[in-house]
Amino acid sequence: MDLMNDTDERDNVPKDFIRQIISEDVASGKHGGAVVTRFPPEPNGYLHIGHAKSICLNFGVAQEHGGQTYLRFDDTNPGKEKEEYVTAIKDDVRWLGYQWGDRLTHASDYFDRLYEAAEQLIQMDKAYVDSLSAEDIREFRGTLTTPGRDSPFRDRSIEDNLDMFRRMRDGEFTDGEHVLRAKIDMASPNINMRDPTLYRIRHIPHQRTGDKWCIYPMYDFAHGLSDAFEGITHSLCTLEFEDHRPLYNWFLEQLEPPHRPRQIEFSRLRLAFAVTSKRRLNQLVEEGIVTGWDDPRMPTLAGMRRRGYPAAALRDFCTRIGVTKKDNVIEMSVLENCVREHLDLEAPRRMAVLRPLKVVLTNWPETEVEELAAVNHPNNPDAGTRQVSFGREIYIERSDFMEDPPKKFFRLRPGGEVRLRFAYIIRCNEVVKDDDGNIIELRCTYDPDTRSGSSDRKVKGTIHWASVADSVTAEVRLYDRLFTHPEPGSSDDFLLHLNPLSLETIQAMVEPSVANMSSGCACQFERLGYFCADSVDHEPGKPVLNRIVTLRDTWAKLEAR
RNA sequence: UGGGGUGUAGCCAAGUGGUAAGGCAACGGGUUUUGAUCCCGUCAUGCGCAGGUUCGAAUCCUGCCACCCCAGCCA
Repeated sequence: MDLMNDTDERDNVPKDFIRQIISEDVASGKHGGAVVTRFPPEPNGYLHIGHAKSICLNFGVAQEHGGQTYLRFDDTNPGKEKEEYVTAIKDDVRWLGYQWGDRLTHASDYFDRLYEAAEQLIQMDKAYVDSLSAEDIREFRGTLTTPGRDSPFRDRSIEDNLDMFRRMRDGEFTDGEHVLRAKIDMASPNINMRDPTLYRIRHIPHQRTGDKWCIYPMYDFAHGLSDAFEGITHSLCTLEFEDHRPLYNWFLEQLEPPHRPRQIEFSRLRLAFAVTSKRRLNQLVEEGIVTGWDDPRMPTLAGMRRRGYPAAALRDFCTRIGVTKKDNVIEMSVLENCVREHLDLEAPRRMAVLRPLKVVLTNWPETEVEELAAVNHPNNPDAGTRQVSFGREIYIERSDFMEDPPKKFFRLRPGGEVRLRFAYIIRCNEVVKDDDGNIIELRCTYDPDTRSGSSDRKVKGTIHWASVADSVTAEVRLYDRLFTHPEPGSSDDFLLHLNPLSLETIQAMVEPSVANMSSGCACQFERLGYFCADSVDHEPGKPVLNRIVTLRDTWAKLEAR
């Protein structure tokens, strides 16, 4: 459930340099004051946290000016792209909270127009068919420090070029035999301007256009023109395209389309210790190391959704990290703080015992059961209350009892007292062990005068519990962190360096009401952290839960000192 | 050694000539029937470095240094 008010969200966005440029453009009446942006993923994988930044920026900035945003699939390279990814990407963008309305497009929608534009360039003697091999083209391109050389095919006549290009289109040649290149400047210090390739031959059916085409446009040629066709005013992309901007503008200058979009670059998001390379993510899926792109350990949006991260938390994260041109590595704690903050506000509280230790209340009548009122949220009365059954036998967390505790342990110990959340203060009188010396049961007494809400008596610790008679067994998967590698930036051989998979499945005792949690819905188990019902393998009455964010484990920190 | 970018705290990030916002992290304290939440406090005589201009510089000038991106018929 997303309770975030979009208007409030919009008002709190800081003015980054892109928003400043756009505000100025709007104020000066450029583009008639319109703001039209686009989010242009290539459908060759699932969206990850890095894409969220671009989505929030593009959709956010348009929203702020009453503008519009296109969701455009950059599908100019058939063979690498799949419809499965298109569907997944749409789901993710929608889930993040953005709407593209009828502005769902594909670069392939423009193949005809792009082809026309290419012929136009040929007519203008600004493009030519090159018959050099790929290796020779690389050779002729020169290096970073030495200029390139003109291809021997650079001076083909316009007629020959037109003829050759049409024959390329008509399938007369094999892959790689020829390419169409722009005629710019082989000596340019900017390598992107050294006669970049516009079209290559690929006898591969396209996922949308089938076998209509066997030549496909390159990114640089397709992208700026697609932007122009759609009336994009601000084309926001990442820093590595900065060198491409002169080329982006060159196409617009030559072809003079009615709209002149402006490309603005910003730095991509890097999340410390998170794998975001599509190649790497794909490898994890392909090799079966994770169950899929939406595995909760994956840093994909689908994975985060399954972990129970609220979409509003991700949007908040994206505005908190800002938009600049500086290389950056965002610490995981920023994301986790966003998630915790949003979850804390709205996640209902429930009790659960992950590793049960039985407690028998020796002074509680054998068959008596008491219904206790438990608030669903400690800071929000509107969340209401629920009933939990309390009886003679309960489970507590194993880690909430220590036979020989250190000084500042203020949970249960032999002879010590602790409050059971929503119930009574109990005292531990006896520790029962098996033949091997393992603690298997605690025998305690409760203080009848200390029922929750009816007593002022204070004890140091409050622990959660589950009734033996009235709890449900749940399968709980503990995922503590996103799938990571040890050093930010070191992506090579990461499979070898990978941290141990933080996945553990245990049987836990939970309140019966947890069984009714709908998948994707998060709750907080008192003192244990936030959990979410998994969207897969989920059967009502038999909950499967992911642990999504742990609370700060203060006890562990104290212990470490 | 070509071209394009970027340097403000551990990590982000405002600041646009008037004396370094904010968030995360960390640390200290208070409230608390979740060791959660919440609240309060501490945390850059300093803005990559060195000079210069100015009454005054993170902001302007000069020189240097460091890091990132580019030689796909990928995007």
